[in-house]
Amino acid sequence: MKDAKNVTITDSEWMVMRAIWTMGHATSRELIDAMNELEGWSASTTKTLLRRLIQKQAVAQHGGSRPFTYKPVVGEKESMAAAADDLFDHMCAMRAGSTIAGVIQSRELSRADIANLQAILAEKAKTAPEEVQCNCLPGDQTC
Amino acid sequence: MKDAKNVTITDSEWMVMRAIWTMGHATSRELIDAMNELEGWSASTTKTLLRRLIQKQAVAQHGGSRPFTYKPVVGEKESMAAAADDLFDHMCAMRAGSTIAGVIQSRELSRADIANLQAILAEKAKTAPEEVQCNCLPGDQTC
DNA sequence: CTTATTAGTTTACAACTGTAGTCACAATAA
DNA sequence: TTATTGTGACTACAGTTGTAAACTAATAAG
Repeated sequence: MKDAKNVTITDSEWMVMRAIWTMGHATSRELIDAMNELEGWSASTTKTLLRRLIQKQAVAQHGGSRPFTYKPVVGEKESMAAAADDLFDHMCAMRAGSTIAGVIQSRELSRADIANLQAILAEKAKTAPEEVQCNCLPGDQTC
Repeated sequence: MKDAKNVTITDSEWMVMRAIWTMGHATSRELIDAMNELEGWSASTTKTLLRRLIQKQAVAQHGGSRPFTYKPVVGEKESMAAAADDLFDHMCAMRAGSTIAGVIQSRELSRADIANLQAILAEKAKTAPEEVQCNCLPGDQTC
């Protein structure tokens, strides 16, 4: 999974990011407790993940003195968009439509979300091509 | 990334699956050539990936004699749906809507795809909740 | 000040991934 | 029947990921 800066964020790291994003900012203690409750991780595990996230510059350490505060460097929305794009990049372009359909069906969406999607689709319909080409192999073919 | 049988398919393996799905069935030679052209991989690499996919039962070996034929065991559509669901499971439920919106905007969709999505959304609108709850941390909060 | 506690840093280590070389055996050509 | 070659099996190996123990430095408590 890629984040907003196109760095790979692993699954476990993603869990930590979620917590940090939701809390806005947190001390390591808060994160350790949250991760322990959410995933049952030991303190060390959360510390390691936090260190790796700092290395990847997905999280930054703030405050000069000891109980440091950790804040996200990459945004949640952008990171999710990047991860989703990364996923769809690995799929056949022809299948994107039905995959999105599946996602929409299996997720809960608010009225506002739905209205928003409808607006986007209406706009997109104006310039939509009749067919989308398969891009799995070199040369044209239908997958 | 998870496949239709909820087995983890790695990025490289996914490339091979795409080729197999598109070809429908293929000999190792055909796959080796395709992968070499697509990704520049050596024959060994493709063989290894193929072996791992067989182990994971995502691909099966057919035909009793030597140039075997390889066929997908898991379907493309289902695997893509599983991978997409897997991704969205790692994200805050509140953000699914805007993430889907981003995907729709960045992908090419055919007229038929769009019509299909519109139909699904219209149906879903009937029972949509006003708000979707954040599910990032234990206890309610807004992320 | 000394001690206890908490927070941060180093080290560990097995499993999984990406990438590929080598070996062995079956099919084919000579 | 033997030599050749295409294909499948086994081995390799460094880097990444998940998970965590141990060690060290900074505070807080007494």
